[in-house]
Amino acid sequence: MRYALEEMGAALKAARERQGLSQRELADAAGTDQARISKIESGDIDLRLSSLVNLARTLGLELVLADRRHLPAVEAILKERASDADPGHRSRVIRRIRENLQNLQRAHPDDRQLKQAMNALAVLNMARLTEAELALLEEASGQLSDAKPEAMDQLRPRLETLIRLRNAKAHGAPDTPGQQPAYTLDDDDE
Amino acid sequence: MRYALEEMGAALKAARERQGLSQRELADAAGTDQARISKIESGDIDLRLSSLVNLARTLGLELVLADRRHLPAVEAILKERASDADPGHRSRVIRRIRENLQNLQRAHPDDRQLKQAMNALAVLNMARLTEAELALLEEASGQLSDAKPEAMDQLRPRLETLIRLRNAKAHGAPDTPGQQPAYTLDDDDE
DNA sequence: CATTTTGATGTATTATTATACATCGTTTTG
DNA sequence: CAAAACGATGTATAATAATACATCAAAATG
Repeated sequence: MRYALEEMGAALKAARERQGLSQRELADAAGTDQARISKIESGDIDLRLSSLVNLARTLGLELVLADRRHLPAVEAILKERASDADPGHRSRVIRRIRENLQNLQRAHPDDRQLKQAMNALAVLNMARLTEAELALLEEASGQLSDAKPEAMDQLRPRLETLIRLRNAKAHGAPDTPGQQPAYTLDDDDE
Repeated sequence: MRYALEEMGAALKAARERQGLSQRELADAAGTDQARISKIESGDIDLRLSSLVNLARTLGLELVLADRRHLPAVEAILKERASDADPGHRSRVIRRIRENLQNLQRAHPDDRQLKQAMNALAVLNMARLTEAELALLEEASGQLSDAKPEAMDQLRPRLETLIRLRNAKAHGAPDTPGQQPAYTLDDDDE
């Protein structure tokens, strides 16, 4: 089990150094002594959960229990620190597009392509979107947002984008069947 | 520090129950005994990091140290995906159904409901499915699998299941009888 | 160069987990 | 209803973290 201890120790050490703290400073803040921090960081000590949580929190960290299947996603977020993968973001983009489309529909209630685009949007709303796909949607949204209902013909390429994306996702790739997390933390121990 | 222990215990308990394991089974798998699992789950024990990691891993979980600033994003992902079915499993189920439907289509190339069901499947293939929804699909699959193309009428309820599930997911509400769906895929895709 | 800071290592005592069993009351199941 | 499974609780002993100090070599600082 030594491996896990060393990993955790290294992570704590990295966090401490990122904040420019010395072992002594951290020890004082966490209510322990420098010797202990040193041993923990090198994996010499198999500390207790309460100690770990306490130490992590003084470093502004939290312990999260994540399903191994979702680990790549979690790590992606932590690395990128930008919330491009933020699900809330996607919702907002889609909601904004929907409002634009509804607006257009009031001026063109019988436009067939507009109806198609609405359908496409409903489907995309429940799909898994990659960042690239979301970016595509955002671009479309930007050009729809300041659209005048009279300029409908200039907007058609945007509507086509929505429909094409929907079709691509629905029929195209069968959704990455063997998408297993390549993550293997363990060259197992003991 | 009691709070952190209870939280962790509750999380471990939830994970164990999600997998349908008893305390004894988990104990055996993790190399300890049932009494200990009970104490850990209730937060009675301030276990050591190595024990925690070992236990978590036998449950398919990993311990992640996350910056508190990114915690909301991380938790959003984990929560959003908590109910997701295993992607590999899902794509197997869907593939099997697709094969069944294609088989039926050879005997009934012009059946409209069959076409609708194919469309529904395509949409479901890119949707996030919960375990419960996947179970529904599996049941449908079972009844389709040994279907004779001649007994088409007996299969219609299964096709309806697919279509209803697609509609339910597309606009959140279970479809009410006689109501016109907000959109229909079949009229706009080539 | 002398001083301070930093991180690693060691020691002794105390508190608590780890381990292995033993019950025991409550569901679940046959 | 009877048996089995389940989860909670308790009790020993051995192992080890928690705590508090004490050095000490190397790097950083003046």
